[in-house]
Amino acid sequence: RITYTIVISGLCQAKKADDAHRLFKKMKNSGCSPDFVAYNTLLNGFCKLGRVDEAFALLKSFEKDDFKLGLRGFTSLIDGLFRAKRYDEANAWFRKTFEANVEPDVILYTVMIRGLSEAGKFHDAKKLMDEMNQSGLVPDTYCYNAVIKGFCDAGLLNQARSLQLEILNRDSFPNTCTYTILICGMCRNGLVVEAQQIFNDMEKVGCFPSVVTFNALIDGLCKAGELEKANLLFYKMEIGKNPSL
RNA sequence: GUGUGGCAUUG
Repeated sequence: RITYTIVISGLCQAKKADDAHRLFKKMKNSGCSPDFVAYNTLLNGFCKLGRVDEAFALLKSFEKDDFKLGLRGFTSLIDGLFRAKRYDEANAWFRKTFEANVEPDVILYTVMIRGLSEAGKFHDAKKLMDEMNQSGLVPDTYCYNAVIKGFCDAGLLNQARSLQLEILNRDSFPNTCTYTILICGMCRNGLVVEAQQIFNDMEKVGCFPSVVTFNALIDGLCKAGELEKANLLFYKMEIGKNPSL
């Protein structure tokens, strides 16, 4: 049974939810009854593609087999609803989480914060962050990144930066994504110089730019008309790929 | 003792 679940999980990660579903059926037909891990895995496979209606249909059938939605399942569904831009339903399901006596954790809060920020409901996102802190949960880097991105998208760059510094006080570390988010935010708000500075700073802290980071800054430089600098960066990127040089 | 949930760029 575990072997089935592992393969189902792999198919889901490869975004092959339909194949995963087929294998799931095969698993049942072969006399293996899925457990809650298998159920969660398949639900998440559909949710992360934004195919929430299919996920709900599955959930209904699972519940006939006595499956009870737990924290991870709620998280998947809510994440899926946000991906499908069904914001009201996402909020409703967040409330349902409490009604089911399931305590949200940092991951669920992060999903909510990211979703609300993307919907432009930045104030609601901030409220949730406070709520999370009050309930004693300690935000991790993923969570900070979601909030920082929210600040950036709202054009509140100073607050984004001060939050970046706050991470360190909390015994977490900004990672490559954190810096990419900031670089992108600076560029989009016309602060390309700042973006370059952040780019230079990150290496000093032992955080190395990824392809995504390079792309973000190169794109920003191009859009700001700094083509020479963009070219130089492109060149650096190529060198980085060939340590033998 | 193994399997399930959340981050970044352009397109």
